[in-house]
Amino acid sequence: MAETTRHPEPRYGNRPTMKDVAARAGVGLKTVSRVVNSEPGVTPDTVRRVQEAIDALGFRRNDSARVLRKGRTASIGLVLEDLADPFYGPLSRAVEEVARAHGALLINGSSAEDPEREQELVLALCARRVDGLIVIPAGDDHRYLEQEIRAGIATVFVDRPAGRIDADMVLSDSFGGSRQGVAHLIAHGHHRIGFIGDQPRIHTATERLRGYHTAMTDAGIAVQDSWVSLGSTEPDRVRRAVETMLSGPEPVTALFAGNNRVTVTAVRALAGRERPVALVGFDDIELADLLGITVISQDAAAVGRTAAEHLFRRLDGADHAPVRVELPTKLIPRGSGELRPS
Amino acid sequence: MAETTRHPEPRYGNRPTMKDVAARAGVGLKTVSRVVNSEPGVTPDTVRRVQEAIDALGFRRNDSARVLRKGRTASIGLVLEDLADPFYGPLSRAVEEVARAHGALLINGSSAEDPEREQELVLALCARRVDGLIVIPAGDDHRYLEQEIRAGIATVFVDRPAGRIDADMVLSDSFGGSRQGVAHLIAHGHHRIGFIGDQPRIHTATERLRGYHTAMTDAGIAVQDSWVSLGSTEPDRVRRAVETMLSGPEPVTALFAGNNRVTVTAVRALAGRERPVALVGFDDIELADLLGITVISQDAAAVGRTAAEHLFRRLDGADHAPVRVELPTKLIPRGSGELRPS
DNA sequence: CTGAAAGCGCTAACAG
DNA sequence: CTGTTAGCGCTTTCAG
Repeated sequence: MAETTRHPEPRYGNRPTMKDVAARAGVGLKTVSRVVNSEPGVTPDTVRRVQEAIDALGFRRNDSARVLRKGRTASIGLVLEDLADPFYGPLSRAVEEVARAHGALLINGSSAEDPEREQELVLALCARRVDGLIVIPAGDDHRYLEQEIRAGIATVFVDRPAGRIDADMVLSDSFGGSRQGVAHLIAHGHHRIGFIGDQPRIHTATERLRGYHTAMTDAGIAVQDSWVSLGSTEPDRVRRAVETMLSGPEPVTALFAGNNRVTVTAVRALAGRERPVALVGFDDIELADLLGITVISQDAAAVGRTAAEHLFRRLDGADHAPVRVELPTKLIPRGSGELRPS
Repeated sequence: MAETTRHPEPRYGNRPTMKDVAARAGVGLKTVSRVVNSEPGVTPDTVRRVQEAIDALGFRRNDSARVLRKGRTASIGLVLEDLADPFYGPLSRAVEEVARAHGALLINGSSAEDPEREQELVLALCARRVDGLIVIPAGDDHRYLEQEIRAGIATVFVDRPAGRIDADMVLSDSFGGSRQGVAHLIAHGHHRIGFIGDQPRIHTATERLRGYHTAMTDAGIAVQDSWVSLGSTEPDRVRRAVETMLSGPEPVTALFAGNNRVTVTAVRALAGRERPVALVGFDDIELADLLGITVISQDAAAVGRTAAEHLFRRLDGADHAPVRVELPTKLIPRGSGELRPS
């Protein structure tokens, strides 16, 4: 009578396990584990025999099982807006390098600026028990993370503050940078200065707008509503905003662009004009030097590195109160911000 | 006598498990599992009770355990050169979107163009049992992956072919694109055309060089050694190459830049010159339109998407022979490539 | 120096 | 509809 063989799905395509290696090498399971993990206390000869079995079988340790047992995944998660954005690529890379130095892998996810997607991603990462999390928030309420953080997932917020919870943050000085950029335009003789920024629910957008208002007020300039436009960074929207501000009886003579995407579109929109319009953009852009675009630059790599270093300090046991780090920005004059009003 | 309580490391910061939820809800473990996974066959009332316990305890399923049991991680790995490079950001994002559509997470890793680091990363991903792998090779020998692929990790190579193993590949038409670009320069009257490319061990670099040679030969032009320079894409190196080619009694009148980084440096190096030098670059670049740079463009997002779709087709069971997909490139004339020799 | 036993948290398989 | 049992592949513990 044939025994009813239950034949469960072959796991991982029938990979050899430590048990298989042990059988082949004629040693105990734990000895294989020792060899695989380079633990001391194994005879060189035994090591060799085990190693041979490993090579012959093509064994590779299953980290899923290891993780289950050890409780650490040696991985961290990074949730950002869009990896295709030239600001986030370098940031992510910088995080990766720090993670690598700590023996951890990085799992990236793009929220596409959608709060629900942010949450979905973050919770998926929590379910995988990443050791830590770096989040560039899309939403403004992160209470859903409270339990996770309490349960031990270290979290650092980057670029924008966390919403309604107390946590570590690494930000750029959006307010100060914007204020400086606008003051720079004012110093070059401009009064009617337009501000085109990202959607008002994004913290950096409102901070940069605040910097604009402050600079204008400091100079005694009353801001007109038509000089300010917040909204999507879609080229069409930005282009229309530029055109609106440059038309009418009293057009602006200078523009402040609230982020890299706005700057790019603004440059394109201004390119065809006969009368030059001054421009300062927030965030540096590749080739901006050749185009002579004056910018407020923030160091994306430094932001990422700083955040990751904080995260690993937490993972290494630092348990001080949440910190808020603010990184400075830098004005880089290249011509477009030094044009005088025509 | 107090019982010796073994107190192992609190795992995951003492998170509740399904067992805890079951106890609290007064149901069996499996019922909790059913609720968590939205499996059918549970009374609405029971679902509610379990759900309450889940919320009260802040339970979140531990995917590590799930993975161990199910044998699928619902994650794929992507090993590329450098996430900070504007070519790879969009590529990675495109892969992520496809992965997301299939319910999988993406783990990124940068090889920094170092074959050892590539291998280290790939094997780390294999140890985590990613379901599939997309690799932009840094090295030229991927036999180390044979066992892994046989063991069931679907793998697609991108941008450059796999070395010494037979596997799926998605490439851009480097040869054809380069040939077209150089022919374009020839058609505009150039004969002395320089080629500056990446290191010769990189497949795309030699393919693009081959396109250059073919275009030159087709036009009956004998290429001089001094017109060709392969090597690091470091700005200093590229700048020196540009300057060498433009000096001497018979300077080149046009340059073909082998990739985006070379193009950027070439543009900078040419910017100060009084005599214009024609330029065509491989890869499109942000703002190249405004600078009037003629390029051979490849669609990074399409490359990533195509590769990811192939990968998931494999994961869904497709087991045809390895395929080699070649995506076309496109010449985008913007001025720099249409300059005539001075 | 080596190995047997227990168990990480979950899901598959089977009974009730 | 619900619960019990076994076990995924590894590390931990403890006994040789």
